[in-house]
Amino acid sequence: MSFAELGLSPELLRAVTEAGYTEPTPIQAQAIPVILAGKDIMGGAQTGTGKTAGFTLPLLQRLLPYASASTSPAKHPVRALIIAPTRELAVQVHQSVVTYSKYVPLRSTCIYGGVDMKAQVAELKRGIEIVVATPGRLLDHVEQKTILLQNVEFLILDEADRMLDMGFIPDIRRILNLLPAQRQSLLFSATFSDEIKKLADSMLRAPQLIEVARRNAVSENIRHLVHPVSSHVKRDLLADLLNAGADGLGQTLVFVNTKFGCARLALHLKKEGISADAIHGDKSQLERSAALEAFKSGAIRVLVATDVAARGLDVDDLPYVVNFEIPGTPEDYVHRIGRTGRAGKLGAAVSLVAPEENYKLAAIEKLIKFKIPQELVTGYGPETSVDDLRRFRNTHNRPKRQVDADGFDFNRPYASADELKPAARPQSRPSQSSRPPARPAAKRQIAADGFDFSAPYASNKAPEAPKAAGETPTESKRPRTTAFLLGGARKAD
DNA sequence: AAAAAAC
Repeated sequence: MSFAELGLSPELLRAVTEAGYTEPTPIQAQAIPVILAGKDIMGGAQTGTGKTAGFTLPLLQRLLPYASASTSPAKHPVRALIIAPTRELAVQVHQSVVTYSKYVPLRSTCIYGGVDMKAQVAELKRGIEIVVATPGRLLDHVEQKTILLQNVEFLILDEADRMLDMGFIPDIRRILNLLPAQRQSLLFSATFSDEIKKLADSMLRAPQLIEVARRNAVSENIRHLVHPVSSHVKRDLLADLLNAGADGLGQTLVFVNTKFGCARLALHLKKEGISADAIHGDKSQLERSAALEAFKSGAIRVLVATDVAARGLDVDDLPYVVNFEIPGTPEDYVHRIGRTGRAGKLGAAVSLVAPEENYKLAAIEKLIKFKIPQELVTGYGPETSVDDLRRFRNTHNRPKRQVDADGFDFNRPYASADELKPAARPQSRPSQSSRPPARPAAKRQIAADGFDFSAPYASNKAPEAPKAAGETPTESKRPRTTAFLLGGARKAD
């Protein structure tokens, strides 16, 4: 299957080729013909599957027949409206539109809040066929009469479940009321709750359901790991993992649950000498854009983020996502870690789990339908206090990762992404009673890619039943940082 | 529970 076979025009194919793509992804192969046929779509796809190009390309193709090279603004009414839940996402979708519309006479712009309206008004005055927008600012323009939606032929709602969460539905309904009934509508959502279905019913006509992966499925290219750690020493553990050089984490997106915690953690990491910045909704749009750009370009290694960055954001080949705090809903876990392991690349999702967060971890494992392997990092444990850590640091040098006595090579790279797949569904956690008291080296099964799924958890207690306070945490005899997740193929900067 | 989104 090639893009040409999907019936895209030469101008679009040229842009696709220049962007470096040859074959459509499964969702693209499924969605593009349906959209070209003029049907409404209710689409579900796991993150990083090429969904954006999957609707951008056929949208451009559908707009082409009446595209006008005229410079008269009157010849360029708004014909397509794409709505996204965050400003950064809107910018990203717009970049995709710009990329693929390079050789066709269609104009596009992106409108969102937090920035001056004047430039957006001037853009809209030029005459723009494709508008990518966040809901609030779009309605602002509607009220100012700087945008007319009466000629809209195509409506696309991206990350619709996110819009539900964020209480956008009244805004969305207002926007829907401004659009012609005669139009093609596409709705994309990672989850299909009853509420989403209700929205879909009112917005779509005889929609075709396109679902590429199991609902709430996580990419098989992502390695998951949990470090049980007390909340008191989490930030030290994170700094250690980030500072471990080639043994530690490389470019990393760190998620926290609050805006305040986000700013505070970024500041702490900077004090530890780590190039980091924060992105959250209380920052100015200028700061948000600057932080994201710096992270995408590699100018900074670590971006600490709230869930503003949890969905849809595409950082090219991002190797690591860390959950510094466990998100309140298990769906958010799926979205957060979906920032890595995209476009066929490998990624690792590392979660720092305090005992009081174990119930959230359990909910996540129930949703993703497998248990996440756990590793205790030497010196850190679910009951470790700041004093414990200080004592530990006074008596130990940070241990270096190395090949184990029994031949476990932490640095061995994966032979291929395929090798990862059977291993991506780890064995269930051994029960407390059957857990051996010590590490049973003889019984260990080491995957071809060097990942040991049969290793017991480093803690002597089940994560659900943390140790009594004051007990010294059990040290893993196999201290290691998390670079092994990516087989040493990745290097810290 | 917090996050996001308009001024």
